[in-house]
Amino acid sequence: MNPVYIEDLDRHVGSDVWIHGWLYHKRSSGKIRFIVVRDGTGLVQGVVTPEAGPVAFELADSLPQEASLRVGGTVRAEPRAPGGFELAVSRLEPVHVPTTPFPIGPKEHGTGFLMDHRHLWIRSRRQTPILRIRDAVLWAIRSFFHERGFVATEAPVLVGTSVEGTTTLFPLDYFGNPAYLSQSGQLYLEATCAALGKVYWIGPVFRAEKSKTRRHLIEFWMAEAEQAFLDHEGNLALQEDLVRYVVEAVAAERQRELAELERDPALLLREVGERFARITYREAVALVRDSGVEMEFGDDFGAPAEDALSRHFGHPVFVERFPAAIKPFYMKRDPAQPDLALCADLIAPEGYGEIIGGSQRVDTEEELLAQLREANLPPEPYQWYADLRRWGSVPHSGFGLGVERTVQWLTGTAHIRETIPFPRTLDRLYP
RNA sequence: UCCCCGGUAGCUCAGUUGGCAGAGCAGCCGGCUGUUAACCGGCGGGCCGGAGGUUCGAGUCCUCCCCGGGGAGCCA
Repeated sequence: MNPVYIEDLDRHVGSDVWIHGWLYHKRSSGKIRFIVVRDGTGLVQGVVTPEAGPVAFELADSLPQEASLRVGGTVRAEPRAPGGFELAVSRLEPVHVPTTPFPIGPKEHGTGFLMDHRHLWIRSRRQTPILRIRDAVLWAIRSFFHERGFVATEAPVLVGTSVEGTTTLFPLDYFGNPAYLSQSGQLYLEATCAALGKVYWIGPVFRAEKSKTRRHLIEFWMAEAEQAFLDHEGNLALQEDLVRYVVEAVAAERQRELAELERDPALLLREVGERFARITYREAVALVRDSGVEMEFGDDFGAPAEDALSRHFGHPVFVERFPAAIKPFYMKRDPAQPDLALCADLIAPEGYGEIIGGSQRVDTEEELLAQLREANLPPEPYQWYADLRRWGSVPHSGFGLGVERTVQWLTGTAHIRETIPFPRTLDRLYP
């Protein structure tokens, strides 16, 4: 008999079904025993009474946490059961019975302990909905771009040059030559967008920054897009459409998971319900200073400044036109004010920080070479990148969205390490 | 790299002016027919992160080191 998944139990009320899963938790009360089973799609309470037979009744008491099992019985609606449905168990078959106690109990644990057991922690009732929402975010990004005719393409992960700067690269040995793990696929997407028109990719990127905060990972996933003949204004519109699409998809498809995380989908929908705010860097600095956080024009936003911006608006806000001096070499200058870059960061609401960085790209070889010089970067490794400005250069723009930051916002998770199955952080490479 | 906090039972923690090493949970045994981190009774469980020092006596005070957590800078 094929098993039924717990998320589909509402369609099987009154039926006799099998569930294949793991024993999450159990409670015993003399002649009635409750087993909580998880199967990856959710949790369900099984009720075991002596009517299930002596073997099943005994197993309901003796099986330890995280025993794998097949359990059969009748589905019924039951208001006393968590989730509203329960299984009246008539059959219980162990698959594997652990002989040592599962390290992660139903009580509290410290972060260090949980991180040491991340491979087991992901089975817990707060972790599974976060990872399922992550899945929905990634799917929504893909379907958004697919619907708009973007071509999914790839950027290399092993690269010979830096995108963002040289201090934050992971060096490695490439058959005797220096190579690095990519910090961003952007430069390569600029090349493929000249071939395919509009492109995107979702992949891992690596920053060797000694960041030790709740919103940084050493290895994280970026969703990057690049479109030919797209200007700065069009770029912002595209980003706004993407973010709204993702939020609406998650709110619609992951209601149960959001509820398990006590995250209100109505709040998320309200946050993206109206047009995102747009302010210039200059306005943002003034706003930050008004809120009491010290900052000079020409500084990048620190965490307190970003928080102040984030909480000032009830929805995402674009901060446009940063001083070019604090932005990377590949951004096009604002023709009206050449000391500013045609760029924008998108700040998520509620203090979840920057989730997108994007810009119109420099599109003449002369400007590119000049800006490489200003950034003290050698032109040789960027020859191929300069070539894109030599043959059929077009105005083009793109952006990168931080997948984990987005998941963190949508799930309301305090620390970014819980938004990816195996986070890589400053002092942690295990498991 | 800098600042702050912590390391005591498998886990989460308490430990008084320096004076016999404690609790809850987990585990094991027993009880209970509607539990929701069930509850009730019982049992076992310790290199107090490491090294040195002060002291009659150190989990407790001092020095150094190791490890973890939180935050800053930088960024998505």
